[in-house]
Order: sequence, then structure tokens, then C-alpha cells
Amino acid sequence: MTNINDIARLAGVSVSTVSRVLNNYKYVAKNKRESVLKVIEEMNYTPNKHAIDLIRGETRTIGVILPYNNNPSFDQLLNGILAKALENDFLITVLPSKYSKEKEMEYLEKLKSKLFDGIIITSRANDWETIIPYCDYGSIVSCEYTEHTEIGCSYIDRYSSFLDAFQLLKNKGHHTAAFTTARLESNSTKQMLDAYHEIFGALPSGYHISDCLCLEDGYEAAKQFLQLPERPTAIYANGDEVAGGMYLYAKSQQMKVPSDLAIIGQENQPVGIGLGLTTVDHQLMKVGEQACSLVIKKSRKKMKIPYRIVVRESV
Amino acid sequence: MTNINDIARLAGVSVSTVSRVLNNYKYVAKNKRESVLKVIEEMNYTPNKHAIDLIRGETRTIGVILPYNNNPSFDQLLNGILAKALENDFLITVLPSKYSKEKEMEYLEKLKSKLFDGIIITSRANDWETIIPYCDYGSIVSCEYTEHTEIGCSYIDRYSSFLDAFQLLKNKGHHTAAFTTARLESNSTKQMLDAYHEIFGALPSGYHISDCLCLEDGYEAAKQFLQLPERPTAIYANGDEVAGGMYLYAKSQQMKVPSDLAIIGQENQPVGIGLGLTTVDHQLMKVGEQACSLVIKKSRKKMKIPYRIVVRESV
DNA sequence: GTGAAAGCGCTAACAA
DNA sequence: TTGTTAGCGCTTTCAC
Repeated sequence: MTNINDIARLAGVSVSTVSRVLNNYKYVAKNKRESVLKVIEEMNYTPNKHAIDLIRGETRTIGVILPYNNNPSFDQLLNGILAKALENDFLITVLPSKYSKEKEMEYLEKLKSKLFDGIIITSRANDWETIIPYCDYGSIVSCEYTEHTEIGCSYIDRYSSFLDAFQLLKNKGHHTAAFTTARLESNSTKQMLDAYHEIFGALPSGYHISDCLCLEDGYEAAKQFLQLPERPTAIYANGDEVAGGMYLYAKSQQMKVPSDLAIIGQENQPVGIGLGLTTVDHQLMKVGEQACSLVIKKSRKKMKIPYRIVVRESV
Repeated sequence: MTNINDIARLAGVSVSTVSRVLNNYKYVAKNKRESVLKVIEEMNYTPNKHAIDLIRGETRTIGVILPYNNNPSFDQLLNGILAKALENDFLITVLPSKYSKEKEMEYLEKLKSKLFDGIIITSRANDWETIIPYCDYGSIVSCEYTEHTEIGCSYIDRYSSFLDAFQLLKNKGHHTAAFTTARLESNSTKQMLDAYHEIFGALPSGYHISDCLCLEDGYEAAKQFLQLPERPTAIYANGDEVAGGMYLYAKSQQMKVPSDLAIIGQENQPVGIGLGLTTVDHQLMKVGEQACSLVIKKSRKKMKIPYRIVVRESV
């Protein structure tokens, strides 16, 4: 492996001159610059990135902690992040966590070991208290709101989005609604429950199913909901794919949507467009873009991203 | 920033002993090991990864060149790669190319600069001839078949999958079929055309539309196909989201699927499940997993991944 | 078992 | 405008 010393020797200059050429410094004699460039070309030389990063203490790489990598919502987030990173000449390393506390800590340790300039936490298992110390080693940005001033946030006001969705159902004449969520322990689930109480009051037993991630989960959830003695007349799904599964189950039972069953999804995904599902679009791509901007700028701002409701025929 | 020297000094040992502790060497006196560990703990020390990578010349990181990062097929590929990488304790850096030759070369240069141990090329703009020289700097694996022995391949036999799909349509009584592809210049498109000729003979003019990536593209493509003087009776879409768009357009024209128009998609995606679309599942997730295994093992094997046709109600 | 010292490949302060 | 040299933080002989 040829290195900077070889180049210097062959070009008959010092390593610093080679370094200057490499970094486009002004004050290098034209002829020296040219001969250095020539040798570099001949030797097919490329500087070792680790040596550079070691000195600079910077990598222009951002780690993205992602619980699931086969989930459309997190894909949207990631896509936003990637777009912004590309724009700014940053590299993105994907860090799948499966909500494992240990994995998350492992990734935060990598921030500490200088592998990344910053980390975006799209969702987390650990408490903020255990995460915050790592802010000393790089910029940490969350896609969920937190009061902690050390953490930049690119977030959605989920509570009010849930309120809006439930209110929409109430306006359509529903007195209750069933709903699904992803993780039972998540903040989002908590907000969903609060929003429900706010709009409809007490939640009928069996009206909340958790751990729904994909179309099949939605199908099963709908089956469960519709076998309840007091069937719900409306369902709020935590994603359009889940909503799609519900739609399919309803159809399989010869039910009409929305007259027999109203369905509302989230994130404006293709299957929802296909089936004509009303959806709450949280604009996760924008959330991702903003999150990436924040890490790059090492900003700790709290940026709320607006959501919008896309009305189609399922409500 | 505390470093290995600080730890050595504070623990009253040499840096080599600290290094030995860090790397779980056997021959370190118990008391020294303990005092080193204690100081590490107290100082909250983590070794600098760049220094280590610089020496070892290895990073346990793989770069994945991905033309589009908001495309479901490439998402599936990436998900497979991520799953396998996680299993083997490798990190994945996503390298969006948008089929730019320059970007691709930039990423290959990063392989040369030792940032990655290997690179997976999911799809490419450059010729193999310009890519191959980079095999000297790390393992390069392709998700497309190539004869070049330097390149490991985890691939699909697209030609025969296309034959199968067209044959299926022919068996159902169709004498022609329209189809969509992604990039006009791609190998895949070439194979699609060849397969078409093999099964149906000459391609009626207007029966091939390129640059279809998403549901909206499919909608537009169907509109164009169905405005043709000789309407096609069947369409083979290059993805289920594209197929979904076609389905929606057909429905908007009060056409029945499959009696008025047969539609077959690819990749078994949620929208296809939702709409009951027959699809050719190339098992891209498995392709990704296998590709990742190959880079990790620095293998240059050619691994063909089987596809399967999922029959639903759209054909 | 342990430490001194020579790198790994590069940048940057300093002196010339 | 250039070269010398001291690092960056770590691993790894080699000698004791």
C-alpha cells in the first residue's frame, strides 16, 4: 500500500508538500504541485481516511438508530435523512436496534469512539438519562420530542394529531373507536390513549391492540375487533399497511367501508392510496430531513414538523 | 479527551499493558488488569476507533450502493443486507447514487481509502471494466449477475422469471402484453424485451413504458396503454406499487381486473396484497442477505436466488 | 508478564 | 514556498 511518504519521496518533495497538494493549499509551487499530482496518478494513490479522521477528529458520518429496518415508517424517516445527508456530503450508517437497550448503548459507544460525528435516534428503548451523557461526544438528535435541552428534536405533535383523527371520527357520528399501536410501552401509545380519553372518554375493553406492524397484523387485529360483542364502528390504525390489512378483513366479511366500518390510517403509504384510505400523514420524510439538518449543524433546536390529514373514502 | 497514555500513566503501567487489557490478552497480571480496568472506568475511557482501524486496516463496515433510497425494491434489498450485517456484527453505510457515475466512483474511492471492508452494488451506472480495478481494495459484491470472476454475485435469474410471467399471461389466453420497466438502459429492461420476443414475438408499438418507479407512474402508464388504438389486455408491471397504480386507473375507467385487464406485478409488496395482485416475488430480501454474506466472507461466488410466483386474482 | 519503541498514514505548527 | 518534526491514539514486535 503506497502512502504519503512514498509519494513525497518519488516526487522529490516533503510529505507536507504532498499534504498541501492533497488539501488544495494555495502556496505550492506550480511545478511541485504538478509533479506530486503526477506521482499520485502514477502510483494510483488514495489517502487513508482513518489517518485523516484520526487527526481531524471528524468523520462526516452520522449514525441512525432505527428499531426496525423493515418498517415503512422508519423507511420514510431514513429516506429523508439520506436525502439531506447526500446534499451535505455526509455519510449515513444505519444502526438497527430492535429496541434492544444493549444495542443502543453499543451504538452510543461508537459515537464516543469517534466513529460518528453525531447520532439520530428515531426511536429508543433507553431512558434519556442514560443517553444524555453521550451528548459530550457528538450531536444527538431525536425524532421524538423531549424536554432535555441537550437533545435536538425533529418531531411531530402526535398528541394533537391523534386528537384530530379521533375528532374526525366523532364528527362522522362515531361514539367510540378501536385503535392499534406499535409498542405498548411507547410514548406514542400513551398519547394515543390520552387523546382517546379526551375525545371519547372511557376506552371499551378490547378496543386497543398493540404490536401491530404490518398488513397481516392489521388483518388479525380487525378480526379480533370485529368479533367483539360490541363491535367498533371505526378503527384508527397506526399505519396504512396495518389499515390495509383491516380493510381486507372487512371486505372478506362482506362489510362496506366506511358505512359498516370506518378506517383511518397513518403515513400516506402506497397501499393506502391503492385502497382509498383516509390517512394522517405525519410527513416522516420531512422529519428525517430536519433531523439530519440538526445533527449536521450540531443544533439542539426543537423543530415541530406539521402533519396533515389526507381525506379519501374510508371514513 | 483521555487516551491510552493517560490510562497507562494513571494505572501505573505501560500503554502496552493497557492495550493488552483492552484486547483481552491472557498474560496480564490480575492486579494490573484490575487497576487498568478501574482507571478506564473512572476516566470513562473509550478507545478511538480510527486509531484502531488505521492499524488494523479493517473496519467491519460495508458500503451499500443504492440508486434510489425511496424505492421499495431497494428497501427490501437493504433490509436483507442489514439483517445479515447485524447478525455478523458489521455496520452498513448507505451510499445513494441516483445512478450517477461520478457518485459511484466517489464511493468506490472510499473503499480504496479504507473506509469500508467491502461494497455491495445493488445496481450500477458504470461499466464493470471501470469498477473491477477497485476489487484490489476490498470485496465487491453485485446484486446482478456478471461473468467477471472478481465480483461476487447474489442475483436473480430475471430472464427466466420474465419468461415465466409472460408465459403465465399467454396461458391465460393473452396474445400480447404491455409492460413497464424502471431504467431504459438497464440489463433488466434488455432481458424483459428478450423474454417478450421469446414468448409473444414482436412488441406492438407503445407497449413498453420505461421510468416507472411508483404508484403514480403506474397510474399514468396504464392511462397511456389504455388509450392506445390496440389496447393491451394484460400488463406486466415492474413492481407492485406500479401495478397498484395501474389497477387504480383501470378501476377508475370501470374496467374489471382481470377480465378486462390482467395485471401482474413484482416483489410481493403490501399494496399488491391489498389489491389482490398476482406477483412475481424475486425474494429481494434474500438476495440482500446473501450479498451481505458474500462480502463478509470475501467470497466471489455466484449465488442464484430463486423467485416464486404468487398467484392472486389479477390475472 | 511487562515496557520501550517503532510504526500505522496523515496534518499542522514552526522554522527556514 | 518549503521541509522538519511532533503529534493524532492505538497495536505490536522485541527484549528483558
